[in-house]
Amino acid sequence: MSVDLELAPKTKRPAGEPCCEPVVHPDVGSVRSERMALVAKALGDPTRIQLIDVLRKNAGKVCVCELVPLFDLSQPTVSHHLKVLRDAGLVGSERKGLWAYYYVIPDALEELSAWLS
Amino acid sequence: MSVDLELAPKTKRPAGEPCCEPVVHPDVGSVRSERMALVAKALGDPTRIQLIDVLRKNAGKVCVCELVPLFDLSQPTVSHHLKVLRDAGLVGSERKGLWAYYYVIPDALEELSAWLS
DNA sequence: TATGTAAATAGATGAGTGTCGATCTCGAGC
DNA sequence: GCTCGAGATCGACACTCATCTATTTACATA
Repeated sequence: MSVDLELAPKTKRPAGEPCCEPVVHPDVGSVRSERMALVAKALGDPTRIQLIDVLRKNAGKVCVCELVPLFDLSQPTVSHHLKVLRDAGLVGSERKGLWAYYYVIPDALEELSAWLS
Repeated sequence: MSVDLELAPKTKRPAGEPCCEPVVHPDVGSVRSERMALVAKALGDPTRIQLIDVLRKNAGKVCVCELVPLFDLSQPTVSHHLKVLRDAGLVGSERKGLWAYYYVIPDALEELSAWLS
């Protein structure tokens, strides 16, 4: 096994100039990017965007029984979407007797909005 | 087949009060919610969040050959993520000889940020 | 023209997602 | 206790997605 004795520059730039300025490295694997991606992924469905919309426009807490008929989806499916939003910290829920009420947690939305700007 | 002659109220509220105030309906199936979801979905991956981060921190256009070694991913995979971002209108690209340069399109990010706030 | 290289595309694969019907949970009222 | 109903969970299914290796495309240089 021979060893490369010569450390000759293998850089063979087609043009004389380099392709670009050295880049600023990202915080690879950072907690922040993971968090932003998680929030964005939770918002990456039209139904969930609309759920957030309704919950925001109705300032208080909204009953699930009012949310379900707004969509052309089964009750379990709406329940699933609400769970995704809750797991991402975008909405909160509260049970009162038979009914469950959901509400937006503005901080989480604000967090992503801030990163985008 | 008999018909329900009596329109007696079937509402059997456990408590006397209704579960909640009538909700404001969402613009169901609106173009806007579709668009917001599409953008959010494109951002719903840590690698793509970091790509946006790098492209933003490097004000100009960044060569793909500089982007690839930043991640612990194969070149085709990084290329795929860039394509997803481009298809969503979040970044643009330009070829110069052998190299391809990508840059952020701020308007698209701003659009989602505005919706969130 | 032949060679080397940057980036995109193709194809495969395992994991994840949206949706449904069916079932379970648990509180309310008889 | 028994029944009813709101909402959550389960299990299944088709579809999408992130990733890889292999290949193709397009350009630059010799």
